[in-house]
Amino acid sequence: MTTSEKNSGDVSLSAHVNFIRVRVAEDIASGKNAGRVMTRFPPEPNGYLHIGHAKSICLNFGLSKEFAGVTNLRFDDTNPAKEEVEYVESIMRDVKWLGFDWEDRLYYASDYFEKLFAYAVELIKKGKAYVDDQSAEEIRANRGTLKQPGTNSPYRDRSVEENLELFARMRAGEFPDGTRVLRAKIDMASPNVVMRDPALYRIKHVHHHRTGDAWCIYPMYDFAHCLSDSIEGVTHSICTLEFANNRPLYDWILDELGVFHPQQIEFARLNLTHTVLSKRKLIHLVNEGITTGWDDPRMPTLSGIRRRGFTPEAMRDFCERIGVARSDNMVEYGLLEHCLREDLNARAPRAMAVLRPLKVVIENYPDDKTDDVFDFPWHPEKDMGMRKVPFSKVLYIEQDDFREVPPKGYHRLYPGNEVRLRYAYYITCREVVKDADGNITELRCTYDPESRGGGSPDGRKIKGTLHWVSAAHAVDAEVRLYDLLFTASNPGAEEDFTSCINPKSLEVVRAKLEPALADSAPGWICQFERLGYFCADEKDSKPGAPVFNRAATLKDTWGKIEKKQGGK
RNA sequence: UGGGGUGUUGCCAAGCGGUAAGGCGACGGGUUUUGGUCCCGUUAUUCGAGGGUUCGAAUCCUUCCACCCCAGCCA
Repeated sequence: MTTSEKNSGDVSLSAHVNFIRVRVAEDIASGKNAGRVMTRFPPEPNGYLHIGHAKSICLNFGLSKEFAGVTNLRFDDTNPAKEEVEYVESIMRDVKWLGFDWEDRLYYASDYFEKLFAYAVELIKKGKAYVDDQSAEEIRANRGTLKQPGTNSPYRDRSVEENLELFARMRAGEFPDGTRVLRAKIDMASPNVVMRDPALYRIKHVHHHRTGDAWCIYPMYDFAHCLSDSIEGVTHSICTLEFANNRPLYDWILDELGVFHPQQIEFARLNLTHTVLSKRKLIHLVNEGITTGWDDPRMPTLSGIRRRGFTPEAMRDFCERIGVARSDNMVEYGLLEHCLREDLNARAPRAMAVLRPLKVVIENYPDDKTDDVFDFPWHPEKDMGMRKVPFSKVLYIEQDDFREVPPKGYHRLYPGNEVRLRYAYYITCREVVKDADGNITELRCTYDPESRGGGSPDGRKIKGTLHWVSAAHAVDAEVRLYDLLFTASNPGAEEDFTSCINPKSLEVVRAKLEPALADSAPGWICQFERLGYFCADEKDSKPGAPVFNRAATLKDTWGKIEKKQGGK
């Protein structure tokens, strides 16, 4: 076996290796949890899922799939002030869209409120938790600083009985918000501030989207999360790095209660260039009307990229390729685009659309000929059937495909040059027609009848191939050309992230489509040949009145060359 | 010396004492009825920096530097 053979055998495997998979594999090998693997995806229903969540979803569901385990979907709904059913619905929709199934394992932290309360009582009885009457301000002041220890609360040594009574009265609704809190009794001098008697329960007379008004005290994340994991029997509790500081508390609660102890493992969250992934910033984009909503195709939300035309396959591939590690990262948007192109190149039907039409009249083509209809394949390699594409005397081509004065290396249409209309005929530009202001209004061309189908008997080489649409048969459509939302690669690092909004993140054009596209179903994705991948807008596109969104352009080698030449 | 974490090519990322995988990107070439796709080749004498151990170090020790997270009754 040669080295290359050896390597190629390892490639797919090594590309997928990450420290979490290794750890889970080790746990299975050592017999931990009797070889059982259970992960969970635990979003708080307080916003829409974005690409960063996709990384976590793919990681958790991918792990259980790989190791014959299961993954739960659990809503971490412990703060009713921020949560809404609208979000739980969108989250379920997005996880499903990504291609994952939690089957019957849909849970809510709020399902456990009664159990959680009982655990808190148990902690109190063990002398490990107490009710603190200090105000939030006092508690903050007594927590100390990062370098100085905190000081004990004057209520820290209340009797178990008094704590029990007070905690019961908190639950009974006897106290207003903010007047008391249940705290873990750990160590006010801990170098880890998370461990300085963290709050476990707070009073919130707020309606909960699931439990209604049954509760007026709600558990904090640190108390609810570890116990929810434990109750469900989660074996590997995977979260992002910023929770590493909370792990000692996660472990402390579970150990004090002596319950099943899942292992928390942290990984670095995803950062993507040219976008923002913080909930606060995304909300700002929506609320300020910078984008049209959570599902604006420029948003990095899953609902946004779905509407843009991204596929779940591309998203999963992306999540696989970026890897999982603990170092801060900033993944280039180009990788995401690459994953989309790779998926769509293989699967998307092809069609012709002219974004910026330039009229072409074929002088030697019969005026009245209307039965010149081609059968073109929907895909050049895959058998996806055929579609009818009519040809006629007056056509549209892309304005960019004609130059009166061709730059060096240009092999599209220019006076005297012959090009191929894709799959149809060769045409030669004979004359340029302009209006009074000197704007080009139409091109007079001739065609070679012998070249029907896009080839010629003499086998002469034609360098340029253009897409085209018959004017008489063209379907008018709105096409939205999306580009990066931000010009800066790391907008989050700017003083004001909205200062680098890309003014050209959206350009709307009136395009001419080939007739087969007239009744495109909303959500349908295809390649407009030579231009990019486009998706019929799921909200605004209607059969007969299509609206397309550009998901991504095709790679544009000529554009790059031209740019280097200093051209436009 | 608050505590926790991380530093491998432009961007991700393997590697875990035996002499720097892979992907994206970039660059060059071939094929091509999408200047797309595909194919081929090039792209880290070096692993944050210095010192040490060793026949041998990205991997071990040590000092230093840089960056990220933590002082919500948010998650």
